[in-house]
Amino acid sequence: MPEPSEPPLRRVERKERTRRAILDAALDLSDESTLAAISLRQVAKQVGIVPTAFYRHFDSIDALGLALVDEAFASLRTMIRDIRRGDPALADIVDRSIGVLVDHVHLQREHFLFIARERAAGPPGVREAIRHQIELFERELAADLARLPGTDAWSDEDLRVLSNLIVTAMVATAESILSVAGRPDEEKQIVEQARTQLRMVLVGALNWRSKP
Amino acid sequence: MPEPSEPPLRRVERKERTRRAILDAALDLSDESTLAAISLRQVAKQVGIVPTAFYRHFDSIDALGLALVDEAFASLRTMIRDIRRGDPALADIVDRSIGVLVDHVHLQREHFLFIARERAAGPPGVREAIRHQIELFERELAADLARLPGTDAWSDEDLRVLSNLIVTAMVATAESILSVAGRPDEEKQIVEQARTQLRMVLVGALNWRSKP
DNA sequence: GGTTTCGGTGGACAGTCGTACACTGAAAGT
DNA sequence: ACTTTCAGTGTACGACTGTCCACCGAAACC
Repeated sequence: MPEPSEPPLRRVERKERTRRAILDAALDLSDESTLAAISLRQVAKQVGIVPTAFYRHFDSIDALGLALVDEAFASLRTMIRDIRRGDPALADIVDRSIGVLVDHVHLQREHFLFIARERAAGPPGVREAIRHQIELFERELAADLARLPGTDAWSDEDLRVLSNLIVTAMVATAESILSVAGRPDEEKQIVEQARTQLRMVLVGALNWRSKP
Repeated sequence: MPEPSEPPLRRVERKERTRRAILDAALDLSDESTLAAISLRQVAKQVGIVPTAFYRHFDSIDALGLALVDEAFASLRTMIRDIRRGDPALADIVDRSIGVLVDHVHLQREHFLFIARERAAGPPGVREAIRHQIELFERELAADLARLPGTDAWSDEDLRVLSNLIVTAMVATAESILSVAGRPDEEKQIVEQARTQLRMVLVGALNWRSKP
């Protein structure tokens, strides 16, 4: 049986392969503790390269962190694309959105963990990048909400405020799910709470009237 | 002029004084980066003691972290005591609660920063301690809400879910305020958003009916 | 007043840290 | 075929890490 892909790896491919290994190693190591607490040498050892070889790929651990932020949010974007797909006015929009969130938390567990940690404790540049990305999510959500029936009388400001509240609640839900990893009954409870919260917020929204 | 308090400091007092200095130094050092990323020697240097003297007060940096959690939440408890004081059914309950929160974030800035960071990125024991304390807050808030008019028909479960949502939003508000330190106009905007969010949630609550 | 307690000292240790430097060898470019 | 590029190597450095140990001196105790 012939190997399907054994052409002897071009140089750029080898480099990309090592770069991936570094990203994975950093993600793995920062799983316990923080990016700010892991050393270049630990990463290099885990990858199987000599410490100085690290610099062929990143200027510093901080730069590595920014690359991980990009990667993590790229996968998050596929998530909201999944949520957007389908009838936006569907009645079960709450259940479906939270379902997608839960699925992605499991599928991209390490990315969510990384963002949750570094959002609060990462290097300043990393924190700022994450904050910016979350703000983008809020803006997109506000635009989506504006297309929903019943929000005609809402001010832009109130749409943003509501989006911020929803995103905050969803981030907290993701963090809770991660913190009970491996205890499915507790997770079920958290998911059910998230559904109820989202419904409460939407009930509040439907009865809300923006100030003029 | 006679010095008011210069009796030559008893031993226990000296020890307590050093202990405080260690806690303050740790709080100060973890301001940039994390508890997990600071070293025993850094703390000792900042306090002005020799590294090994640290062990006279704490077994490890983690133990220090737990002490800081206790301290930070002790000051938070004075905050909710302030909020509770006064007519619980007052119409401006939202404005007053958020006002107290904002005041305390400024007064206890370092404690809030510490909790925000270590909640997500601290040593496991520290994370667990913080999570537990926040859960206690949720329980207390649920009890307070139960005494409010209009919640008679609410199930205990829904009260807890609502409390969780409110606490989550308030934690996020505190974090936002901390992240814009020194820019009063942005802070004003965040505070105004928090007020609106809390009102939205309460509108949702007043129109909510628990399932039987 | 003699003894005990104990917060703090100072030196030494085996590791780990980031980074500088000169290098190798194979792929890429010509 | 000859040269250049460059991911990865190996050594070496001074600085910093947690912790062990014997020691001090003044407050606390009896």
